[in-house]
Amino acid sequence: MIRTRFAPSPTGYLHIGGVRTALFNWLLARQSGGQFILRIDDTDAGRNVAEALQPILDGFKWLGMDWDEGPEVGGPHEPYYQSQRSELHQAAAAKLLASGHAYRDYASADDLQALRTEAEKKGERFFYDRRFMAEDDAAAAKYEAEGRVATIRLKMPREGECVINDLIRGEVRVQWATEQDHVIQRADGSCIYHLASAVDDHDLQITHIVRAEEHLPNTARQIFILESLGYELPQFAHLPYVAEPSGTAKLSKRKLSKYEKNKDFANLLSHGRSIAERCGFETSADTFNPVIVDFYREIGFDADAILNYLVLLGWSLDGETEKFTVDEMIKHFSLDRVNKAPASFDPQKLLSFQGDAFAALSLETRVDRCRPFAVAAGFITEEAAGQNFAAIVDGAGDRIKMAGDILDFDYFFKDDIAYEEKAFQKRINKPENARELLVKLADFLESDSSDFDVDRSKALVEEFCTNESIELKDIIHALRVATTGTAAGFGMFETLAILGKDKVVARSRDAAAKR
RNA sequence: GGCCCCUUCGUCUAGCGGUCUAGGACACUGCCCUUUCACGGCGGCAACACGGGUUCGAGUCCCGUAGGGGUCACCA
Repeated sequence: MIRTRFAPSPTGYLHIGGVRTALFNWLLARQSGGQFILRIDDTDAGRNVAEALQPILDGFKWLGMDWDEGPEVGGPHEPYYQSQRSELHQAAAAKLLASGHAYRDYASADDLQALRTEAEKKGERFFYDRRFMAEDDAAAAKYEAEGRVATIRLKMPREGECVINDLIRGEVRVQWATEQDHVIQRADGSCIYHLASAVDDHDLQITHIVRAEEHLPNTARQIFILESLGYELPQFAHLPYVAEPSGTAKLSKRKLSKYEKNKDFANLLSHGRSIAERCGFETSADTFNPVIVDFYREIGFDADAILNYLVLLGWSLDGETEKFTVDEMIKHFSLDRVNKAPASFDPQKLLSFQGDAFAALSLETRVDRCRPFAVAAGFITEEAAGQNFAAIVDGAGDRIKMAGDILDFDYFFKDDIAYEEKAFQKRINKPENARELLVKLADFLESDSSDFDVDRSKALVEEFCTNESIELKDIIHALRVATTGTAAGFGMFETLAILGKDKVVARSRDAAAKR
């Protein structure tokens, strides 16, 4: 039985790269009927763990990645908060100490700092020389009499090599002698991540540790811990990290200002911001940006589109197939087709996937997705969203790439429309007879008493053109600007029918009167 | 700097010694469709980092070089 885990620390947000790592873990578990565990690595976290965890859990729920054990659902290996497992970690540290794989060390922070400075001065790299190691109780007592407090350090082998069998990278060899005697237990008795993580992974019976490659350099150390404790080794798979847009460095939440210089990233962000602002959502938070998964949820992305895009960041089925449902991902995913090189995050491709995913949804679903945005923007009320609203979503078709794009069609909902300056100049001001035609058309439409639907509005405008000896294009552009305020939109007659004759007539006259 | 990892179009990738004058997708772009925009259709531009081997034959295997990146805490 495959058991995988994702172990976030409660930071208050879900990073897009983290989602990719979690996705691969989740896929691996789901495809084999295995289990996916969420463990919270809050060893060093501050007080508001619950608060900082919630956005992460919400993110998982939204994305549809369910966990078999962890927060909220519990499980047979409780607790799933690392901070609550400290007894286990301390017992492991004691065991390592007893077996001689670790030692008590009495170097103070100042001592260490001095040693580092010294090494630096000589142009050497710092390598702890066990100077304050207590070989036995007598030595320990002596140090303690001086008021020193012990940390516990790993006693790493000084010869030989560690061979990591990585499912993605193959054999990775590391000389033991290059490994430091890492601290595993602090002077205050609490344990360090490497120890805690290794112990917890074993205790939770994790079979496959799938994580980002920044953990690769730590792996030898963890293998040493696991082996010294007599534990069986899990399988390791180190994923390439997700790189920044048009770059090769690791994608980081801290380098936003740099990414904003990337045109595509900046466009996505400002597009999202404009949707959120019109809905009255908070956009100043530093979590409102395309590196954080919340951003996408807030502006109406599809969870499946994000998953589809992310699964292709470092993995492929065959180089041809790109669109996967979640079930297909589960069926086809495999670690041996994961790439070794980092994949850079491409906002444009994500957007393209999202557009396709949204277009594939039924009209009913698209209406349901768009409605909350129109409500939040004050365009409609929950109750009033009837036929007309569905017709707008339908008419807009694939012009809506994400649910929040419904806000682009604000002219259907507002009483006063704003004219785009350029469009107004070109289609109403510049043509000599545009105003005259608009007024005439308004009169003509008004004189007709039949139902004003798509077909009827088309027939009427065409008849008008015949009467005036003009072509459709001679009036339609002016009519569009007059009725919508913009030069671009969907089918003119669908637009007119949704607006209704009264508004079309009134807006035509308004536009003609405006200077 | 030490250790480790990586290297095919701008980007995501296919390629597991001959079928590669290197395929697909996004982006860009030309034409067509068209009441605008979007969609769609048909084209186009564009890559094996470099140098040595091995081999009849190398994008594919080996070794170097260069470049990029990760990591080096009593953080996770």
